[in-house]
Amino acid sequence: MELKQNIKIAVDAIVFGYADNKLNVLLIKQKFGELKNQWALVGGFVKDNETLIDAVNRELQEETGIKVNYLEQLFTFGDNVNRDPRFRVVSVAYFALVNSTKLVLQADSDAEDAKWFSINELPKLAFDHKEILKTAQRRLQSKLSYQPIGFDLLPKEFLFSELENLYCTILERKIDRRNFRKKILSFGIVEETEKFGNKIKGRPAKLYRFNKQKYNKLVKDGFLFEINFA
Amino acid sequence: MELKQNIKIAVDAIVFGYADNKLNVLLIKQKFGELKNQWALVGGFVKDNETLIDAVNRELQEETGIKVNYLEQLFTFGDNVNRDPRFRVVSVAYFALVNSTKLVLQADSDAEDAKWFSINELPKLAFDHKEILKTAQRRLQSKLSYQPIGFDLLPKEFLFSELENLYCTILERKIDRRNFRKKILSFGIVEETEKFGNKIKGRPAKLYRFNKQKYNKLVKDGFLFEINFA
DNA sequence: GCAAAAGTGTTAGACCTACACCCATGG
DNA sequence: CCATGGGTGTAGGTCTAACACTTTTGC
Repeated sequence: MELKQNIKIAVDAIVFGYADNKLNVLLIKQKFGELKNQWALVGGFVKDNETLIDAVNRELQEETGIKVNYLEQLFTFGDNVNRDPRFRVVSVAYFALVNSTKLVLQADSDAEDAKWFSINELPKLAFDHKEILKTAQRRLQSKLSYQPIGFDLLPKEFLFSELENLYCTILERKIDRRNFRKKILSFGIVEETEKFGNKIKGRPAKLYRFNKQKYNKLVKDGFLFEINFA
Repeated sequence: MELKQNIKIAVDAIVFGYADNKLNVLLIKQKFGELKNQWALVGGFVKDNETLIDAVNRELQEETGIKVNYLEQLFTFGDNVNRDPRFRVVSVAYFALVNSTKLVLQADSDAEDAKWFSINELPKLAFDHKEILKTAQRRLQSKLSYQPIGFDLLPKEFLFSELENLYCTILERKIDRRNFRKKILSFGIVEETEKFGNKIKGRPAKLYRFNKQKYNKLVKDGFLFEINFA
């Protein structure tokens, strides 16, 4: 069976960050090609001897120097045959979360610039990256309700109000503060620390920590994380 | 940017069927290649001007002549660089459901033979197809609880006991008959017909029908299908 | 003492779970 | 009349949803 196939495989990463009550996405400005100066998702072509995951991590490293907290395969975009004007590309998109948008971004060799954009103030994007981003946002919204991935968007120690705001912001709706806290604490996977956050106004707030070990142990015994509010 | 990439893209389909209280998978026996006579998932290489979905449908047509009820992208397997002994292949796996395993299978040009196998009595599979199948089975199990995909495995009109058995079989646990029926009927998306199934023993059982239009309408208003039993 | 955000309980209703008997038919 | 599978209701407990005031701090 002779096989003449001329399709290229790329990976793209949708990197979400959370800061100042906003959900942000990491984009890079392209340095080369017809699409020079357009904003795009982090990504690039897969090397012959490289796994898909390795390719994503390499691109993240090369283009932004960032280290993500959570990474999972999102979807493979390959139904638009003319997606890339240069040649046919099938792109395996990955979904990533990092804690704190404040980390230093280093625009490295392949990207002219790397920057965080609020999900509500996106620039024009290259290729079909807008569609990919929408898919990622929906995945984030749905996963937030049944997996403890919100913690991957926060620093190790966080205020309860930050967690609460994160849920409100990403799910785009209001949540009852008391019920939310009760539910989260009832799981026993979020622990109070001795420390306090440095807020300027109002009563000082305790810092909390997500206990991942405990979560994993509970999961083995059939525990299901679930947050659903009216 | 010169690009020398030598990776091929394939699609594979995991086709589930349900008959005689058993969950079945459609496999084909390979006609050519080093893996001749091994059983494998339906699948093949993507053509240059063909979308991924079109490629899956074409392979399904060519290899089995089957028409599926439900088709969605499952996962892209590309982290095992030596997956296929011939050359590096990245495979986009699709997840498909058909109603009634009794439909006629025609082993066509590319496959020596196409056959249904019970998920519990699988032969040795080619490549990493066993792993793909496991992933598909987990997806089926989890989707069954929050999307009405069980109906895609049944004929248009079905007995309540068939639906019930389908859930028990796929989820591999017992379900309370009364609670199950109550829950399903409470959604208002399954309707009683005037007809009766032709059972041999016992009291005649009414046939029911899934009303997809109604389901879609309800979903727009925020309805969530969910079946969770202890 | 006032503004700002943190922290905290209760109650009514909805939903889930567990459970067993009668019904309609064919042989 | 008996064997077989179909069809049905209720009560107790659990979980959810709705709701507002007090506390601690900085200014």
